[in-house]
Amino acid sequence: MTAPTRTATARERARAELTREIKEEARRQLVAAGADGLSLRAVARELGMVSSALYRYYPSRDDLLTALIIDAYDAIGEVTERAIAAAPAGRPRERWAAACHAIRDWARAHPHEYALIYGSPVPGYQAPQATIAPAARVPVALVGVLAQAAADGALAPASPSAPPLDGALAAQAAALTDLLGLTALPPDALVGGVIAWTQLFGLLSFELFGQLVGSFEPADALFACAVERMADLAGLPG
Amino acid sequence: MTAPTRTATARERARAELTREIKEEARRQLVAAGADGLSLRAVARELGMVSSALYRYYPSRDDLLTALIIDAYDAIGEVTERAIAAAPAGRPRERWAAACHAIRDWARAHPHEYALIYGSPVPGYQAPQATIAPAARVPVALVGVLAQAAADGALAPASPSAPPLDGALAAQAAALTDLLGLTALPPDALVGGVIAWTQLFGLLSFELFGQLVGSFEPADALFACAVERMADLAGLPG
DNA sequence: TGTACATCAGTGAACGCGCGTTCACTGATGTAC
DNA sequence: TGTACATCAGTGAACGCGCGTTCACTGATGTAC
Repeated sequence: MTAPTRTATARERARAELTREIKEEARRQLVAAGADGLSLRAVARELGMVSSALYRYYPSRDDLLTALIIDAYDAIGEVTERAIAAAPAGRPRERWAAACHAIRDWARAHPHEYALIYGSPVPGYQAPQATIAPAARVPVALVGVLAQAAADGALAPASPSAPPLDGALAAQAAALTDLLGLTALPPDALVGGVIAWTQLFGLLSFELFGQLVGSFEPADALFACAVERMADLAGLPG
Repeated sequence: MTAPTRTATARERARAELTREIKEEARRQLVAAGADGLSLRAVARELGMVSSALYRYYPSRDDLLTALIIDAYDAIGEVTERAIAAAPAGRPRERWAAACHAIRDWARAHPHEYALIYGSPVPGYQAPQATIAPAARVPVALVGVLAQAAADGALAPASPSAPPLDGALAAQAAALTDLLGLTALPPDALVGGVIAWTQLFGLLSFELFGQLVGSFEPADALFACAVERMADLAGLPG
């Protein structure tokens, strides 16, 4: 910060690398014991350091946990954004489906990181402000697909038989479209997208947390079917 | 078991009561520390016993956890069944909505028990067979509403524009309707119900685990709206 | 280029804590004659 | 009804373990003159 143009010293490079390695080892340990079981001493042991040395890199266990949480949100957010960008712009339904499948693929490949961010909150851990923006990437990307479709005139209008939005809900939706600058997106379409978003993660959590064992496992077919129904629900034309 | 008609001795009554009290105290401690933090020693302390005494009642910590899990599944299952039974039989959509709202009410009143059963799995804990039946009560009750509607001819037929079910999915659905004896329920209606079930808990988990903070919190209006959309999705006529 | 000093990474010992589970035991409750 | 014995609940000490965090320290890396 004090001299941003200067090339990094050996010490600075070593510090950056170890900071990353600690995080990676911690991520590996999530698999074995979950967020609650993440132990600074175990991380240090695995890295061949003494546990107190970690305090040069992370001021406390919670800060390390926060770094993992932010990374996980960023990873799933990036995967989502990429999937959307890779699908044809003029076909919002395909973009939607691509995003959903990319999210599922990431979640199945990283179930413990998924549980870290979408599972039960870690008791005693208070998520700091810094997690909010990364956490928003997925839903923002998803409703972005709807907003683009709306701007292109490719979004199905609200069913005339559907009742108008409840007042409180309309206000929340309007506040959110304002905040995100999605002026083209009607409030009821946003609500449809948000409900589809909760649907997506509900199914994913059930799959990963074992609620479908013995009924719809493997869940590939159920997921594919749900993605289509979600697209309908969100107003994306077939 | 050996003499079921005989009236319980004082020792037996004391045992039954303490077994219950231990469970209740453990339930109370879930609030403070979550499933991972549940400590036999803390439970014993609170009950004025020595920790080794608990082993007369539960063979291990995991068994106590299992008892809590079963109780939680049974509680939310019973609440669901009651809500359905209390709503008019001829109005499946009302029954559905009543069940959803009862589930939400229970979850909001017992967030830690909710997290215990629908949150991330406790690392190292393997749910025994005995949890399966209680876990099934909610989904069975929900699809029961659909099955009754189907038997009454009150279920919307599958949209003609909707593609037929994928083969694997149809097989899973048929196996499940067989298993549950719901012969009147078409496979695609079951799938719709299951997807609605995942939707319901997805929204609930997001609400309880803090994903809606800053956007759709309080979530009452969003939830009510989602319940209606789920009923549509499940084929229940308005 | 060489030296004196400041910065920082990593060490090792310690503090104070909590945990699940086992085991030999005491003393009360229940049972069979 | 009374006694002898078996069952069982609860005790207290112990085993062996792990944890997050602090602190005074050594020795290496970097900086300024």
